[in-house]
Amino acid sequence: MYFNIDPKKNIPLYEQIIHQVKEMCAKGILKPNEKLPSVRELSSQIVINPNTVSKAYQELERQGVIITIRGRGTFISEDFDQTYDPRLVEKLRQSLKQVIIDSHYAGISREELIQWLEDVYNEIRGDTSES
Amino acid sequence: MYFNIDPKKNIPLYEQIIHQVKEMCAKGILKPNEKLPSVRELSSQIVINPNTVSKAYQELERQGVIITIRGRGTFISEDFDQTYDPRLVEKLRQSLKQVIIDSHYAGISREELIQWLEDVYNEIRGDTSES
Amino acid sequence: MYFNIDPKKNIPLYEQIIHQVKEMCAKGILKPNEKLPSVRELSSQIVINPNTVSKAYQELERQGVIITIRGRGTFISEDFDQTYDPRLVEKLRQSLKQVIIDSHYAGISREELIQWLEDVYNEIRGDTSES
Amino acid sequence: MYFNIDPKKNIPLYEQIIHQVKEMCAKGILKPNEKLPSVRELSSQIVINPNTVSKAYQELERQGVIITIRGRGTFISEDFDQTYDPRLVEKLRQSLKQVIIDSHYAGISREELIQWLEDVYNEIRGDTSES
DNA sequence: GTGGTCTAGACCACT
DNA sequence: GTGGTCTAGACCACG
Repeated sequence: MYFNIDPKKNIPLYEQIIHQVKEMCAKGILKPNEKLPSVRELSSQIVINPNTVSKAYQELERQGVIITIRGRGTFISEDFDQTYDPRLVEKLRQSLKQVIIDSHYAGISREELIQWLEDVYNEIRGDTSES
Repeated sequence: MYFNIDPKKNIPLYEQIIHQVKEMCAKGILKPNEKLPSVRELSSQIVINPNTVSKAYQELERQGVIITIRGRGTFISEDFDQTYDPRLVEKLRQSLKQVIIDSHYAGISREELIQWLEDVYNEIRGDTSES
Repeated sequence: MYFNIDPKKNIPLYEQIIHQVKEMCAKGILKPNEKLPSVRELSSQIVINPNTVSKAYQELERQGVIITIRGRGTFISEDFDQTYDPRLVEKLRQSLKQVIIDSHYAGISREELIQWLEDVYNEIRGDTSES
Repeated sequence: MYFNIDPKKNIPLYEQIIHQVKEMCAKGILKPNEKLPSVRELSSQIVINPNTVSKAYQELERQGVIITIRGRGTFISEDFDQTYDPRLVEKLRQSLKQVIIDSHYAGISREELIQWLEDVYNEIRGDTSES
């Protein structure tokens, strides 16, 4: 399990961690009940302040992606428990629209974008299969 | 030409303006060479600090979406001049991936997401009568 | 609007702030759209680190109690938007049960407890009336 | 006598034990002078660190709920000896207030809350046949 | 060992 | 001016 954190990006460090954990879960690289590195471990591994890792973990727990057990560490959740928050859905719709429009301006065709989308879903589905 | 700016959203005001101008251009609501309201006009119209509007216009000009002619005002550009910046493309790919993963967690299906994508493209294509 | 924060209590400082803001909202001491003190203001007022206040405000925003507008400050939300989270409801049920049992052991009668409950609701209702 | 301990909950394990013992006593499932399992028995039964069970028992003894007789084991106390500690009472009042306010925000009505309260008291009274 | 809280102080983006 | 992020370093509760 390797993290690729880049402090030079505009996106906050703790969000980069959140994104990568969610991505690894979706792709099946991280399985349910699997243990994540401890806050201190990860923070020294990616050379970052422990508080920043902690913040990422807390947000991930709030989203239901991971659970932390006192004194034992943090683990990938077993259940997703999607609550279908309408505000979140609308937010995602807007985000998608913006990506599409910006892609349009960047000269990326509709077909190319759909290909990207398929690529992502193939990665998600390919490894999540319960073999 | 109506702007729908919401200071309550997390996205910065100046970005909201940028997004909406680009969206209106893509949809054909704003045509090439069309005049945009002046900074002062727009800032009083949407009750916002003029500096914020100015910042949005500057960024739009930098992106080549609009051009400012001193003493005459700002106008929609005629040509896009897409330079296919590989860094931008990669950034967009990452953004799309993130939206997909977050949607996945929000319980939105692949089909639903593709439908959203089609919806956006239909709006873009339907109104840009310059084919 | 006065805060009564006690570092000697076991309950974390940021939670004390959360509780008091919610209480003041429920009682109508804080009205919708009212501005809260800025992070720096409040932190110096109650002699606490700004980060701690910030954490409280962020959690309050996450709960939908307040909203923060970039560069302008934080305000009481207009809408509650209760989503009736079943996990939260169960948690509250458990908390109530525990308070009751502990009260039972502390020699507090059922009638006394109901009286307390009524007292709280009277404060909530009395001032929330839309006069 | 079955314990239902969940390490995933935020509440510390030793407190969960305390709560459950007190609840079982209040409901009459555990009678005065009844013997509790030994620290080792209980810790292996619920798969937990013995120190955690020990800590729970110590706190229960401090509260006067159980008594330990060296060489014979731990037993439920006969008498409660409620000392009406004003600090504890105030603490419970605050806890109740907070549960009510949080319930208010969670969309739980006053009637519902009172119903929950009655439910708990019915369980407590129904089984304590020592009247 | 684990994570959670808090402080002090810095820098940045937005308005 | 506003809040948001990050660091460094401390202390505590839990298991």
